[in-house]
Amino acid sequence: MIDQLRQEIEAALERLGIAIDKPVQLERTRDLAFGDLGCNAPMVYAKQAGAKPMELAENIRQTMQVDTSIVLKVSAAAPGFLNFTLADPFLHNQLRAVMGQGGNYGRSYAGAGKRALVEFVSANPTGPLTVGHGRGAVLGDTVSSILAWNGYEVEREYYYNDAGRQIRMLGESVWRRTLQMLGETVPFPEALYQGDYISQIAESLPRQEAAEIARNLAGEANEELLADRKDGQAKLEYFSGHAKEVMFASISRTLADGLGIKFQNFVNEMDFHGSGNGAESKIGIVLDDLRSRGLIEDRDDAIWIKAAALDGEEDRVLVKSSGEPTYRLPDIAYHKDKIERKFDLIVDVFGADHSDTYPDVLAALRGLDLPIDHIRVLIHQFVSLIEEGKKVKMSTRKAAFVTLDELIEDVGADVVRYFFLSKVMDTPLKFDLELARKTSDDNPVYYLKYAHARMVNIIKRGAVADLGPDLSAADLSLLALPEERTLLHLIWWFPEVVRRAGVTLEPHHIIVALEEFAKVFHRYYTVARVVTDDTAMSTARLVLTDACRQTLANGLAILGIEAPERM
RNA sequence: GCCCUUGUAGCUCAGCUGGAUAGAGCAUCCGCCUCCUAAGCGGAGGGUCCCCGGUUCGAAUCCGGGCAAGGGCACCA
Repeated sequence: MIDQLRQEIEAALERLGIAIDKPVQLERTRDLAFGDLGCNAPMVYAKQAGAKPMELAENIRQTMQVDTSIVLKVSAAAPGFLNFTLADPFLHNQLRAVMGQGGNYGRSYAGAGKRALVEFVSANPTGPLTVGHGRGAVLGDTVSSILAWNGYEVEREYYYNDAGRQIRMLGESVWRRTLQMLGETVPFPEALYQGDYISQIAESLPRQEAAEIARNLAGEANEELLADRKDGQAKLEYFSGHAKEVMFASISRTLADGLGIKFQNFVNEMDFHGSGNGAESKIGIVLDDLRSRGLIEDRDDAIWIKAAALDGEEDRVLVKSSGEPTYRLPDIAYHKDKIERKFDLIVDVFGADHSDTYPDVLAALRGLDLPIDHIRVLIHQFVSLIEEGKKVKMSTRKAAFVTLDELIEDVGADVVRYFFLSKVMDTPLKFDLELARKTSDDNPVYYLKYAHARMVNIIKRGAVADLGPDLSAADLSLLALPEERTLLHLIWWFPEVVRRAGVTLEPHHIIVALEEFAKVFHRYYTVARVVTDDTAMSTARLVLTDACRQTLANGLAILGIEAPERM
């Protein structure tokens, strides 16, 4: 409908002899008193038209052919807006749409027939998920959900590093703890993972077997790390393999049980290394391809990518002099693989610590002549926990961090999701623990939840009086209060909120919209009584209330936040 | 030193890609339950949109230059 109106404005401009060089914008007005939609085209095109904005607005108004069943009124307003007031019967039809579509109201088809891949979390299985990972997890999941609501077929994907030094270090940590548990006195260097979870993994190993294998290696347990030796990989395999599995299961549990996040795909970095060390591996293919394009340089026994030639960045090492690839090479191979899987949209959700690495990967892909225009990289800033007005200190190495599990346990999944989603991802998030813990009106997530519970309660009250949101019996023209008009407007606008979020991939817009929605409803509640002796009025208002409930519930569903029946 | 992100009310943040009188929540102050849940509502005070230039009908928004904060600049991931 908005598109139709836009086209009609453009048609009117053309009839006035004006060439359209930038798309006409239609936005919600600042104030509903102006109308439901405003357009700044008269100001944008005034110069071209050789007229004052207000004159052009008036000319467009007279030239336009509007469908009066949709648009009741078109008006020109200073300094040069063209405002549109929607016809009540059209808005009433939106109520019918909500009631008819139910849990699907708000879906758009912008992405129909298209496939999207969203990669997020992708934390390595070397420790429990932290609060910082949580932000990426909730963002990625909700972006996926937004895309699904826009018609995309979405795959959520988790990529993790299950090779390399970090995993060997994990294995070495478990091995040394195992020896310590057996009563051996062995050093535990600072560089290793210090957390209690390492001991727990050690304890979860089959006792006899682990003891035997650990003791066989006991002679190697000095200050020099086995993980850094050529034979380290093979010797630590028993411990690192087990630890990796335990950690990965734990991470999956946190995401699925804690936050309700389910992935379709788990991709291992190992898959790109291949079994052999020859060119048949995926990273080997990438390396050969880059080399044949002259993008590779051998220097100091290492293999470098000439990033400087690609995007002006510094050259980077792809394969260390030890023969081991850096993370960049498998990353390039992984992204190449994603592209080859033919998605229409590829989204990467990364923490700020990756903000400097993805340009290299994209540059390499471009160097390989792969299409990258459909890749969207979403970078989110870090999370700091605030308690008693101060930052909670976190250090990963010393394991002095708050895990995501602990946070969810502390404040609940809905609060975690809400807090992570309510701010733009570009800004560092201060997570106020005391505020999050409150189950009172101070906590903004309850504002939304309470609005939903309140709507449900009203409908229940109606049922007691034998009244319901009966669309066929309702005379919707009775909905004449300003608050009712605003609610109709917001219900009508909701699909547009979803559609726009699908373009910007910014979940917080949905929260902002729902908060406005809840606010208007709460106010409505205080100015008007829904269930009264007036059967006709009650029925009309119950329809409105139920449509509000459905719209709010759908918004919360996108965010993955529960819409409670009562509180 | 270089790159990325950010700077809006006392605090935490929106501001719909350049428009209408810059908005919420919290905090402070004043009000509202004989009536569908007061986890709610109304009102008041509170602003150099970091600073200086530029672009134009018009800038919190775009550009340049400063200042400040966070993150990143490994043969770590």
